[in-house]
Order: sequence, then C-alpha cells, then structure tokens
Amino acid sequence: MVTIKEIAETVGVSIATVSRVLSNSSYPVSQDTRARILQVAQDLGYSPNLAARSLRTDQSTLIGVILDNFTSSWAPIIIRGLQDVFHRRGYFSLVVNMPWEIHSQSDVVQNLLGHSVDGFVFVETWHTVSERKDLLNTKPYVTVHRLFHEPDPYSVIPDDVYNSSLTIDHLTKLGHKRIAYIAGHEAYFSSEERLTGYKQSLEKAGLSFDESLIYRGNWSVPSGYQCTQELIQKSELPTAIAAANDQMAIGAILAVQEHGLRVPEDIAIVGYDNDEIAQISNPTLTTVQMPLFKMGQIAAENLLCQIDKKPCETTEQLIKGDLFVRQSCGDPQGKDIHASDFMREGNGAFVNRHTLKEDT
Amino acid sequence: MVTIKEIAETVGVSIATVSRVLSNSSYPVSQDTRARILQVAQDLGYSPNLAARSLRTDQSTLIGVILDNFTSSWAPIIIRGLQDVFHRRGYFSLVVNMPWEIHSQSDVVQNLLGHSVDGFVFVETWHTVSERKDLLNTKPYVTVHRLFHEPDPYSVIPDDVYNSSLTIDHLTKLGHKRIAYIAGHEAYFSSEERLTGYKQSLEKAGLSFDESLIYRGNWSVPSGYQCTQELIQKSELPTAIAAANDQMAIGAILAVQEHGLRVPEDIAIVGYDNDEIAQISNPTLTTVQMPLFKMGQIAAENLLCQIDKKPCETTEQLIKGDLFVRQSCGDPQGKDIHASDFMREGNGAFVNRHTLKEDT
DNA sequence: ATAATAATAGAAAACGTTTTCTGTGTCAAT
DNA sequence: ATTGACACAGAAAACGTTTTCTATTATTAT
Repeated sequence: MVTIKEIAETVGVSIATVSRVLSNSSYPVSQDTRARILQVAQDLGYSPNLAARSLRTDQSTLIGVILDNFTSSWAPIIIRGLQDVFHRRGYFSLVVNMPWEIHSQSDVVQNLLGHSVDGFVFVETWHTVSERKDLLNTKPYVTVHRLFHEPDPYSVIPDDVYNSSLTIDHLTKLGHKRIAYIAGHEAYFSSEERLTGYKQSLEKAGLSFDESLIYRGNWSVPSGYQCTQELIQKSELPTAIAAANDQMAIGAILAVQEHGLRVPEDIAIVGYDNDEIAQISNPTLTTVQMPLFKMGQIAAENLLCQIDKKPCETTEQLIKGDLFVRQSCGDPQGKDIHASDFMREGNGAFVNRHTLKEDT
Repeated sequence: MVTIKEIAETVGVSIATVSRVLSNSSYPVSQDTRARILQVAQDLGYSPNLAARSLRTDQSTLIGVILDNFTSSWAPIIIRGLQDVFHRRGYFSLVVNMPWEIHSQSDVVQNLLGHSVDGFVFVETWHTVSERKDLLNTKPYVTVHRLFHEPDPYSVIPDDVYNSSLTIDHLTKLGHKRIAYIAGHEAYFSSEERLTGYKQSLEKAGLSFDESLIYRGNWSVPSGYQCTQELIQKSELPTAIAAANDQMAIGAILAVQEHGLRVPEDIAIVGYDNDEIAQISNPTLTTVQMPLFKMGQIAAENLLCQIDKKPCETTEQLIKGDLFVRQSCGDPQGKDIHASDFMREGNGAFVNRHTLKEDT
C-alpha cells in the first residue's frame, strides 16, 4: 500500500502538505503543489489508510448497524436505503444481527465501539431508549422501524395508523360495513397503531366499532388461518377481513376458500406490507407498502446530520406508505378479474426481490 | 475510552506488559502481574482501540462482503452463516451491495482495502476470477453461491446437479414418465447444473430425454406461467412439471389451475429453493432447499483459514441440499391431502423468515 | 520604509497499539 | 566462580495519518 510519505518523496514536499491536500483541509496550499500532489497520488493509486486516520481523528467513517432479524423481508431493504446514503458519503456500515435473545449482551456493541464507529443504527430492534443510551455511551444513533412501544426521538417509523386506514378506507369505499380485523401480536408497537388506523377508518365511515370482530394473530400464516376459522364458526359473517400483515391475510384467504367461500366475491381481504407473496397469492392481495428504502435513507441522513453536529430532526418521523390495489377486494369499477390477468401483464408489472425497484 | 496507558498507570507497570497480557501474546509475564492487569482492565471496562491495533499489526479483523443483491431471499441467510463464524472469531464484516451494473467500478473495493480488511467474501456475484484478483490485490477471498459459469478454487456452491435430481427422482419414483422442465436463465451457472440434474435423473430412471419438454424461463413467476401456457397448448400433456426455482413453479401452478387442471392430481409440480412461498401456495410446493446458512459458515471457515495461513480447502466445495415433500406432487403413500392440513399442524411446522431456523 | 498580516510549507508531536531492543535478576551447568 | 540460559519487564520505535507549532517569504497597510 502506498502512503503519503512516498507521495511526499516523489513530489519533493513534506508529508504535512500532502496530507493537507489529500484530506482536503482548508489549510492554504499553492495551486501548483496541490495539482502535483493530486497527480502523483492518482498515478501511484494512493488510498488512505483509514485505520491511521481513524486513530488520529477519532472518526472511523464506520457506522454500526444493529438488527433484530436480518432475514426479515424488510430489514434488507431498509439496509439498502441506509447504505445508499452512507456509501455516497463515504461511510461503511458494520451490520450485526442481534436478536431479541441476546439483547442484554453488550459485548458486540463494545466491540463495535472498539472499532470506533461514528454512530449506530438500530433496525427493527426491541431495545428500550435507556438500554440504547447505556450501550452507546454518547455515540449518536437513530432507529428505523422500532418495534417496541416506547417512543424514541431519533426514530424513523412507518405511519402505521395512516397506512392501516388506507386499507380500511378502501374497503369502506367499496361499501363494506362489517369488517373483521386480525391484529398482530400485541407486544409489537405496530400492532396497536394499525388497530388504531382500523378504528379511525370505521369512525370516518360512520361505522361503529365492534369488539367481537377483532382477532389476535401472531403475524404468521397459520395464525391468520386459525383466526379466520374461529371467525367463520361464529354466527354472522363479515363481508371483509383486514389483516395486520400479508402473512395473516394469506392465512385468511386459505381458510375462507376452504369453507367454499370465494375471495373477493363472498369475503374481501386486505393485508399489510406488500410482501412478495401479495403478488403470487390467488387471488392477488390488495395491501399497503411501507417505503422501507426511503425510511432507510431518511434515517441515514439524520444520523450523518447528528455526526456532523448540524441541526437536525429530533422528533419521530412518520413515513406514509402506498396502497396497492389487486384482486382480493374485487375491482372498484366492478370489473371481474382473475389471478391470471396479473400474469398476462408481463414481467414489467411483476416485481420480485430479484428485480426490486428501490427508489419508490 | 480507557487505554492501556491508564491501565499501566493504575497497576504500576509499563504499557508493554499490559499490551502483552491483553493481546495474549506468548511473551512470558508473571502470573501475579497478569492477574492484576486483567483485573484492572475488567474494572475500567477496557476495550482495545482497534484502529490503533490495525495500524500496528496491519490486521483489521474486518472482512469485506460483496453482494450482487442484498434483497434476494438467499443472501441474508448466507450472510447470517458467514457472520455466525466471523463474530465467534472476533471479526466484523463490511457488507456492500454491488450489483451487476457497477461491477466494473472498483472504488468501493479500494475503499474497503483502505479499511485494510483482512479478506473478502463474494456472495452471489458475477465477477470473473481475474476481475476478483485484480480488485483484491493478493488479499484472500472466497465466493459463496457464485452465479457465473467460470469455476473458482475458493468457492462454496450448492450441488445443483444433485439437488435437482432429488426433485426429479421424487417424481420418477412416483411413477411419472413424462416430465417437463422449466429451466432458469441460461446466463446462470445454476441453470445448466440443474438441467444436468434433470437429465441424469431421467437416465437413472431409464427415461429418454425429450428436448421438446424443455422450456426456458427467467426465474420469475410470470415466466413460469408463460412457459406452462405454451406447454399446455401443445399436443400431449406431461404428467409432471419441474421448475428450476420455486417462483417459476408457482407460475406453473397458476397456469395449470387456470386451465381447469388440478395439481397434483392431473399434473404434479416441483420447485427448487424452498422459498417462503413454497409453504403458502395452494397446493403447498414440494421443493429442495440449499443449506445456505451452512454454506456461509463453510465459506467463512475457509476464509479465516486462508487468513491464518493454515492449510485449507482449495477446491470448489459442493454442498448438498434436502428435499421438502409437500402437496404439489401428491402423497407418496397415496393419501389425499389438502392445503389446510398444513395449517392445522400449528406454528411449529410452519417456518417463515421471522421464525427462521438457521442451524439446519 | 516599516510593521503587520497572509500565504505557504516543513518539523515534530500525537493518536493507541504492538514489538523490538535492552536491560535486569535468578537459576542451572560448567 | 564464571558462564549461559531464561524469566521477566521497561524504553523506545514503529505503524500512517492529522494537526499544532514554527519558520520563511510575499503582500498589504500604515
């Protein structure tokens, strides 16, 4: 590896001047020598030893990213959003999976601090604010899609209330008056928010809230299936079922179809997340998508803002999502559609994880 | 941050001795002082400044991980496997998404080298061997699940031939004699390997290979759907369809069902990958799973082996997968099963990305 | 003309480690 | 008794930067 010393020798100048040019400090260096140094650095293929720089400046251009579950369908997209900003600004991220079970263990974070990371991002984690503060030891941080109930000033979260009501509004506009709701696990912050969105939409539509139409799943397909089984056993059927995520909505579809009922003709169904399965299920699923990539970007901007000690957003940022209308609620125009219509549109309309568009 | 100097002062000893103890060098230090230093380090909450260590030793305990697509369904699992080993050995990884389009740009790698990473992992990338060597500048590397045709000595890849024939063998054992095959995109190494597995299985079962039963998709659901449409239009129907991945298998199911045919009664279908959808589709999909987590682990072991300059595997390592028998080929015992049976088994049997078991 | 300031650049210190070099004192072997 | 080996420990150099301090020259303001 070529060092500034070598450059200094070839140019015939002190290492101080080379450093001043290459680390583009504000210190005045003559146009002539600046140009010569830049040229030689280029020729020799110089790239700075970041360990040395870090040692001297106590800045590493490294960010610690801590995840609850790397293999969730959201986390990778959020990370892409984060890295989109980080890489553009010359930062790399140390991504560490740190699931619920080991949240108490702080040695990982200790180790990250040893690498003198400049800040932290918590993605979908369960940490409490004080736990984070303890761990981080005054290093700036930001959270994305926090799962816990406790609010956090530096947090970027989906506007679950709004997003949820997007789906319910869609149903009420189609004339549904009796809408069952399969909520997520109550330990999750998002569950309660989405339920609130449901309630608000009902109120907006002048419908009364009926506790007996609320079921509790645990996000999984089987739990959606089981809730729907219970629901069907009861006396009066709803005309629509909204689920707090796509997985449970899929479970609901399977249960409904098993009883010889049709989706959407007999019962309409909406989900939440726009997971890949929403495009593959039969019928395809109307759902709402959180702008995960954008959330990552915003979080990264905020963190870098803190690191640069510039004035920046210090309140939770709620990000709105978009409704994806597919087949599971019927066509708003009353047109009859089939699962295969979707396929016929060709690849363009079909987005999977392999062809993910991120800048939406 | 507390330094070895502070420890040295409190203990009343030179920084050299402290260093020798804390970096557990083989240099002799008396039991007494060793214990005292360890104690004080513990009390003060010492954690080494890794930038300084890196500067001195030219080892960073950092690994560069370069991915083609972070948001694929495999990559995160592979990364978990890698990190499982890395973290245990005190290494962190700088994970960088570097898709096909920017493969020529080497500034990212330059930057990683600036961080003096100790080695590289390429996950699902398209780089040629010489491209990698150029980029890396003698740093050790290993590839996991390479997508390109060119072989690479330090590579951990699924045994696609074997895995593919697992699915075809399953079909032939069930008595199928006319099996159509939807291959993947030919640019991918895996496509040809899986096709080879198909051919080998036919031969094993004494069936002749029929070129007209081979279709080419591009891994997507719609492409599987379209291939199957073509296939159905032709004169004689096959009794089974095997697809080179689950997505295309799902497309096949949709197309078959659209024509009023039943899966598996009229046409059996198998996939490849054991994606999450394989459990959710109706019928659920018989498929084969690559041990991605394990592949990551093996790759990490190999890389650390190279870094430690110990003798290690220098040929491609082929990893075998496992068959997951579900509903889409019918039950081998002739029992009749329904989509909902699967749900009734409860959550235990159902594994999604949220409840992923990694040590399989 | 002179003092004050600005532009420019080198010397050297500093960041926190590891490791070489140099020294002690102890012990066993001659 | 002297040598050699060994266990132990401190001093100091080194890693590649950035930055403070100091010095020289050129420019400007009086």
